[in-house]
Amino acid sequence: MSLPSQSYTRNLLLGAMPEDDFATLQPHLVRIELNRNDVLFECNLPIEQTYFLESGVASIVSSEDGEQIEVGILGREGVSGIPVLLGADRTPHRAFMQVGPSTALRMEAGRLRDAANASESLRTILLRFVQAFMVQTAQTATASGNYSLPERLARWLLMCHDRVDGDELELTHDFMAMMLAVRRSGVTVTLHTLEAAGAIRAMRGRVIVRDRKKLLAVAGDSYGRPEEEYRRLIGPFGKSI
Amino acid sequence: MSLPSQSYTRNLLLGAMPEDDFATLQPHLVRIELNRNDVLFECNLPIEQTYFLESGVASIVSSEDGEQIEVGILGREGVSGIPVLLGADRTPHRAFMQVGPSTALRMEAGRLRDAANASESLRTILLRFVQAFMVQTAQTATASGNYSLPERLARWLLMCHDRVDGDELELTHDFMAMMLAVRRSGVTVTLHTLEAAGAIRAMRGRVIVRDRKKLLAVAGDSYGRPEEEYRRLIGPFGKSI
DNA sequence: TTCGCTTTGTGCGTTGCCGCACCAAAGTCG
DNA sequence: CGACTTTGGTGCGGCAACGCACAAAGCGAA
Repeated sequence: MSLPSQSYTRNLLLGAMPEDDFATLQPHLVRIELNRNDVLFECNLPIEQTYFLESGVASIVSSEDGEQIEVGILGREGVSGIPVLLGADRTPHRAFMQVGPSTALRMEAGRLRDAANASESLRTILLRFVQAFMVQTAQTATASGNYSLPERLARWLLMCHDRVDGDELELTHDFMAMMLAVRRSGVTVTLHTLEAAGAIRAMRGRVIVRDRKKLLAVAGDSYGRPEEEYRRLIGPFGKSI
Repeated sequence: MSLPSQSYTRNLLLGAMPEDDFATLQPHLVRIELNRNDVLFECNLPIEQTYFLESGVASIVSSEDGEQIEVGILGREGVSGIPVLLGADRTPHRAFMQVGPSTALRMEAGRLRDAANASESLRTILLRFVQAFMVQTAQTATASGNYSLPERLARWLLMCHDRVDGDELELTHDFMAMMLAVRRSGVTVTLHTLEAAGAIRAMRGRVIVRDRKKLLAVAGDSYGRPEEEYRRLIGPFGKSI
């Protein structure tokens, strides 16, 4: 695999940091391929590696006696392994890839932590990402309490849409149900209404976003705040239309 | 007001940090009194001050068109103004005191940020607190999705109980309902069942914890993970029995 | 004491989602 | 090509919480 250069990486965080900082990280970055269900870090085990995603979407989940519920979603706007940046070597959550083949720049957790400690500017941008991610998690908390299935599903689809190229999301109803902690058949029914509204096209194992504006209308205020925070703190993100 | 010394402050974070770091902060700390509904920071406005609580409990809420829903709770185990530590000067949340008179050590946000940047050891402990708080927020997200009222209310009472002296919580049903984003009368009924079980004693504007073990039993796995994380990363916290 | 405000107690019809179960369709593999 | 697995479609009874409404009780002020 080629050595990644700042202008060529599609990771937004790497792209947004000062040249010097990227130069520090660059020798330690290895471009790798990730597949569906690949684990980025495991619940309560030492986080050895961090991943700057260049494509694809990861889910950070909290596992509740067998079941796992999503507390955050991560794509090329950030880096996995936030606990490492916060001085913890592990966390009671796990992270795994939710879609098929994608690429990422991998870096040893210890090296990233050291680099962040050594450079204030690097630290700043990484911690700003942490802030944006915290807002996302907080929004997930309020969404589960205040909005019902249609809003939450629309929100979730929008968050995935923001993080992929094109409009196709490879997702099964079952998976969405697990992430939202609802019943699978509830997802099926709600997807139908979204499809009837012309917002999406649902096919076996696949959801195609046809009208993002309509999805936004359904999601209402459940969507948008974390995305706004990211743009304010770091830079452009997500799909415009 | 007297100048606070490390051995005298009841803030756990200040107590847990290296002497040198406390010495750096100490000249900038002012001991103040906080009253119910005092605002620690306002939604989307610059965070000027940070507060190391010594008693009392604050709620960090996300306001959703008039309504506000709790995304986190803070007591003497931490410091308010996490976004400042993460390089943001504001955040789409607000924080206010949920109980009556309590004391805190106040510090200008900029000074705390500078001190954290200057000392790696100080930064480490502060960011570890951020990690623990993130886990709490994540837990709030999963709790709203996976547990019903009795569990969530028990969890919430336990979290307050951890942060006050004694067993009395000054809380109205209305307030709890708002924090949990449920109906007020739902809280009333659920408190009755907790009272019938002997877990609490409910009075006008007041809840007294009578049997913490029973509360723990009701809360089940919805309670405990963030508290465990705090103990692992920083030190003792909460009530033992 | 009386008034007025806050807080709590209680009931009732409605709703959103659950739990479960079963079948159909679409892919997979021998 | 046929058997199996995965995924999606649909229905039904049940329950937790909702929205709403109103009365009762606590408490301070006049």
